Amino acid sequence: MIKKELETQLSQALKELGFDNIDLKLERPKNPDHGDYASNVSFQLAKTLKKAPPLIAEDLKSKLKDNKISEIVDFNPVSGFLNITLKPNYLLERLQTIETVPDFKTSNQKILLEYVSANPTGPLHIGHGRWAVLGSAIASILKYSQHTVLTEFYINDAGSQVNHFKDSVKAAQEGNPIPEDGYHGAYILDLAKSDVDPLKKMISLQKSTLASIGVEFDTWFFESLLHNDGKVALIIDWLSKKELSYTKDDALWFKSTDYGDDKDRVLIKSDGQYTYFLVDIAYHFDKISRADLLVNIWGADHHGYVPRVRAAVMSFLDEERDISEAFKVIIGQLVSLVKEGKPVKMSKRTGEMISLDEVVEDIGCDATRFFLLNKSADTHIEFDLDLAKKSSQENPVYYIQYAHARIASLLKKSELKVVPCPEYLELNNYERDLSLLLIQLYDKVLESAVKFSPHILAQYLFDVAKAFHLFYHNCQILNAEEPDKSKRLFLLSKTQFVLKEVLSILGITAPDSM
RNA sequence: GCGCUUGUAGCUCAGCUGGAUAGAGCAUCGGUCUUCGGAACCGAGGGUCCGGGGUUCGAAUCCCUGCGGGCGCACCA
Repeated sequence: MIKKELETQLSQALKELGFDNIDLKLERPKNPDHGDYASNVSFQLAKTLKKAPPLIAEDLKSKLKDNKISEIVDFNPVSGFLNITLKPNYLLERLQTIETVPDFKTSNQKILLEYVSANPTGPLHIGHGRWAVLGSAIASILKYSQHTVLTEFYINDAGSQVNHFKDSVKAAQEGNPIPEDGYHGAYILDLAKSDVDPLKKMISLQKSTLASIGVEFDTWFFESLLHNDGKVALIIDWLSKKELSYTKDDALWFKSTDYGDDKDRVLIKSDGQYTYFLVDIAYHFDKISRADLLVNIWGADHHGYVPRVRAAVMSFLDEERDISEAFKVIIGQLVSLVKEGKPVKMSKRTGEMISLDEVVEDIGCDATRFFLLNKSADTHIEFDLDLAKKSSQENPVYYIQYAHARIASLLKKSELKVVPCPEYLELNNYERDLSLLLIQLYDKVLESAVKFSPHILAQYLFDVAKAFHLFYHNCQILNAEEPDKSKRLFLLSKTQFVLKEVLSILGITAPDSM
């Protein structure tokens, strides 16, 4: 990871100059004229040295001239910032080893990522698609950065919704009207025609929808298991032994206020029925026994539910364990649908919706994934199917894939089996810009892993593709003279590697031709 | 009413734990077209970063406050 390496080297160099205890953070300046990286040490030192930052920066530059770090970078102070420019030999050196994945591992913590977990009472829609794609990409990023991740889909196959669903199918089979509180979508009629168990059928349909968009889970966890294994009964027992529950108004309550919730929550209703929450506690109890960190991806419509589940998880933990290191909820903003310029209210109950299958069929897996991964989870997406279909050709994913295909074609034409490392160490602006982006690969992976944000990688892909197209447009490759030719073929192969690697992390294909 | 979240170009969105002149794509207008893949490249116009305070060397970013979206406030799941 290039940034960390530079930070280490620079702070070591500063230490040798007697500047200890500096919180050194490099950043990428917006203006490329300011260099590849910038440091604000001079501002930090200004107070103690009682000197103006620009003077400090100049001073540092001359003092660092003889330091080892000057073998790989040049310093260029501008208005107080100590700007850093990487030397071409260092850029090429880093590129040569880019295919070696660095050591990301910081702990042996086991992560259990739960996402989608849609009710098995109807087909998945585009909203589920967002969580599915997001979750699978996050899992992939975490795995790539050497975390131990288990992905899980929780199937609510035991609640009252499932009964309504079954009743609806049954009613349709018997030719009766579908109950008021049942499900009214057309898919109910399809299920009624089949003699397969509708619940099983629905689950397998969801599975295949997810597979069509490149989403798979390590485990499918059935809620009914918690009931049948007596795990719900166990949790009731456990809570009461820990004095975390009490009876009031004929109901059993959980003292969630002890752990920061607004109010206590009901576990068993006065009619003796379990609440969804109780079963969910049992589920999380089970999960925490299998992992160190639980990560859930939920839509913004469930955010109000977070404090009580967090309270439950907190009650499981030893005093000294920090809840934020054991339980995390990624809240994603909802996807709203627009059709013919008008908002569409989606409801599984009424059956009014656009299915994920429909979207994937129209737009394709790669384009759908990229569309959903391109944006940070906390932006509200407005999805216009007509527009998406129309503009799918202009989806940036094709721009990226095109770059990959172009490279594949060029490398094929070059008829070189192994592209050699160049000894020629000058880089023009196009080559340099591209190289600088490429060596940031693992910084970007790390950043997206830490923030659970695949969109950082999607954005990065676009930047790489853009730098490549620019490079391609301005530099002859196959027709170039040596040693430019070798150097550029080398750049080409490294670009291809980066594109392929990141596309694959995001679950998008990297075609050799298109 | 209370809570969470969001407000950046005409539209869709980036902008990292504060940094230097706020960026992309699309759309619009204009150019490159005997090219190693034109699904490409170049240029132009377009901004009160929702308003107002505060913190400081420095704020789109942090704090407070007002306004506007979205969502949530069950002995539903």
